[in-house]
Amino acid sequence: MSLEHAILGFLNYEPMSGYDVKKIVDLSVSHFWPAVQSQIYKTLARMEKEDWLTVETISQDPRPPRKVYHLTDSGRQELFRWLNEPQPASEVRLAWLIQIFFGGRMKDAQVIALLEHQLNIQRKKLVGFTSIPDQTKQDMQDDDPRDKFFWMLTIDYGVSQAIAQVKWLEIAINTIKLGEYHLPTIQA
Amino acid sequence: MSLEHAILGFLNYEPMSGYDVKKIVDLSVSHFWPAVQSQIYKTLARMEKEDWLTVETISQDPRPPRKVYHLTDSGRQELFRWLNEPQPASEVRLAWLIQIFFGGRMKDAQVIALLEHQLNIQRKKLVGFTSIPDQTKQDMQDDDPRDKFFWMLTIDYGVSQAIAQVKWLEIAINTIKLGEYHLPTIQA
DNA sequence: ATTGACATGTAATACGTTACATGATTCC
DNA sequence: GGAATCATGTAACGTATTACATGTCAAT
Repeated sequence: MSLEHAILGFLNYEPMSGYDVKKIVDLSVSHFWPAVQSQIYKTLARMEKEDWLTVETISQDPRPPRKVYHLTDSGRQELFRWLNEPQPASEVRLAWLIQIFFGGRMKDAQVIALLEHQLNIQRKKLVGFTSIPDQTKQDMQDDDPRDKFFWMLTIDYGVSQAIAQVKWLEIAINTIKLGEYHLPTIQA
Repeated sequence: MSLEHAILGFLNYEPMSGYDVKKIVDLSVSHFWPAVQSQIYKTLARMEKEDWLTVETISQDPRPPRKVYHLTDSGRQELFRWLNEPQPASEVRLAWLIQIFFGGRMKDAQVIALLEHQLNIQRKKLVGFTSIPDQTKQDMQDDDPRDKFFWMLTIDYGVSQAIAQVKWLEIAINTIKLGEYHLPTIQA
């Protein structure tokens, strides 16, 4: 149910259309909570029924009318209720790690190819992360510095996880290449 | 669709019932691909229809009969086809990080409470990881050492991600406590 | 001339969770 | 006496994805 709450958070900044929500989600939280367009529109409709939002329809022929959503008191209350509620550990689903798990039934070269593919992905992700703040500086100059701090904190989280993953992948690849089928002592 | 492929992988070790699959999933891959019982039974039924599996029903009154699933040639082919197919980056969904993202609208103490909650979770997870290999040594003494190596590799992955997360959380908490609303230079 | 931004949505499908349902046996 | 293990499944619900559907305007 967290897309709902992310949307509440954004509408707490300012009223927006579904189109606007999609843009800000992509720019900010998509690296830890992606959402496709159809999902956002459906969720907004549901949230309106729950009376967390009201709609202001602005016609602008010949385009489809902008439906600008506003947070209601009840919506704002729900947002802060949720922000106070500690969340359980997030579940992850790592298909590529299932492949590695069954690496014993593959040739070394094949497992290494899979690991190197993930290594590329993570390295590209790191490049992507460092380019977000530049974009942001232009779009968000007039934003609350406290809001911006927490935004940057979430990016830093992504960076640190990606770095840890790159290191693990490099060690895994080298261990397999050396034919050392035991792991170095587990540590940071 | 990766639960299917995990199941193919386990049945490639040896034929098993749904009950057995649930046990081995919980013991081995659940930290990066959790699955509830009902999902496993449903998936096995679907896989049988796709002719990836055949069932051998062993009655054992008065208990429900054991339905032992065997991999077919087509199922084994699908397993190895999939193992050769590099996977895209795994999507993650981190509800707690959405909360942190909107930390600008909370009091420092509240954000810190949320971060400390995640810190506890990660520390407990680390303890859990180090206890898996002990269990395993008893259950899996007669297993292929190569299979075991890749199993341990996936545990090591979980450990390294958890350690990185603990470090990030500690830094985040301290940064906020100090009232320093800028981040230390991003690095490992 | 084509791409991208603007702006809305529906339909079909897949995947997953929670709760419900049954019932014997063994261990503490 | 109560919990855990063994062993199967169904039903209702929630969430998310992919593909489809429509159409203008501005910029390169």
